[in-house]
Amino acid sequence: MDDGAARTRALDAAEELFYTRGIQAVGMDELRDRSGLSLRRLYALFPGKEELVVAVLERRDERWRRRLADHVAAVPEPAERIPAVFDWLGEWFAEPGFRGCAWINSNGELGGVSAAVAAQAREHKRRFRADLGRLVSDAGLPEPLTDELLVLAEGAMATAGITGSPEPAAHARRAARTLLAAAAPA
Amino acid sequence: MDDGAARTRALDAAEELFYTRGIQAVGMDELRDRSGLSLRRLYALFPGKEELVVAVLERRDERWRRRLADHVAAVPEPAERIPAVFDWLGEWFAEPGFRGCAWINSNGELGGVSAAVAAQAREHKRRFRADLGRLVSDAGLPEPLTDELLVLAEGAMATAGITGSPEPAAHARRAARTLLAAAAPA
DNA sequence: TACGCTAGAGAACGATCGTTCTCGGATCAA
DNA sequence: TTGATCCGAGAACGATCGTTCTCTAGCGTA
Repeated sequence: MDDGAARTRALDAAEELFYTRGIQAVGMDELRDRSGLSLRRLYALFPGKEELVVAVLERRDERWRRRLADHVAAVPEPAERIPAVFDWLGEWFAEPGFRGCAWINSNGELGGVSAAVAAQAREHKRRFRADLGRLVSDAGLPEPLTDELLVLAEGAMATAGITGSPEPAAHARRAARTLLAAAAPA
Repeated sequence: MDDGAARTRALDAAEELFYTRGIQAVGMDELRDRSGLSLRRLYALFPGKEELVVAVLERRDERWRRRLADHVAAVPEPAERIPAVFDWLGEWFAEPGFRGCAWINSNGELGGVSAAVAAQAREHKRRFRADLGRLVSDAGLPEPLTDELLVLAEGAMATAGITGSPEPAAHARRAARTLLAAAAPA
């Protein structure tokens, strides 16, 4: 198996286990068993567990934002893409195994002791905010709306992550519609 | 020292260390050093670390919601108490050592492996939602507004916890004002 | 066939975890 | 004073952590 495939298997195993149970609750031995890679191989691919965590978050960021971008891109009307963000969140929340936002969780667990994890969380949220900003600007809406929508989306993720219910997405969506209507009255 | 005082010292030490660095990053030895209590005493007061964690969250819940309640109670006009919630959040975010919402963080770290911690997080958010609901109802506003405000507040906490900036409170407050205006137009 | 290199399996390392045990000094009643 | 009880100090326990090392089987090349 070449390094690319091995790396994918390592990241797949780590992402699922870290997300489900938390990072510190998963040992390198379990990562070895789940990935089918030897510890020697794992440490050849990643210098240490922290680098593996960062790589997992980095790859997840690309996938997560691409999934969102694909979903909203299917909506033709630019202004309707913003409620579509919250529809997508609701679908995600309802998936089996959903346990909140991986960056909120990772930052909560390790943000106080790992500068690399904290930086990864900040970077992901910065990118997500930029994605939202593009939607706002494409819809011809005022730029300050971006931060209000960001807070709604983050609140939906945080609340759904704790309650386990997908409803916060609908609440955030309803609030977003009100904000949109106030920003660009019909 | 009687059990009440010892318990307070244990909870004080645990709350500060857990909040600053995360729960699993703090060992019982460090809790002993910081609290000045012997391990024997700590284990006499709490059967295990998990019960100590739950007790910390429970006491923090009372203090946190009381601080919020005291702040908003000082605002005479009921409708103005809702923006005051976000003012208070902003003050909290700006405090030195702020590192996000303790329940979001704890749930992110241990929600997947500790049912007791996950339950404590759900309970805290349920109580916070009830507090918001009272403010909404006292202001004569429609009840569904409660969940929208909850999402805004949670989003402000999650975002501030990651970015380290107090600004999300202002963004949430601005959005809340728009929602209030839409719910009860002047 | 002999050799050098790679990498898997998994033992081993030192550190640290949560928890319990041992020891000895302090306290207090009789 | 004696004896019983309490409890702090901290060693010790078994488990597990992240990481490294040893051993060996398999491989391609001469």
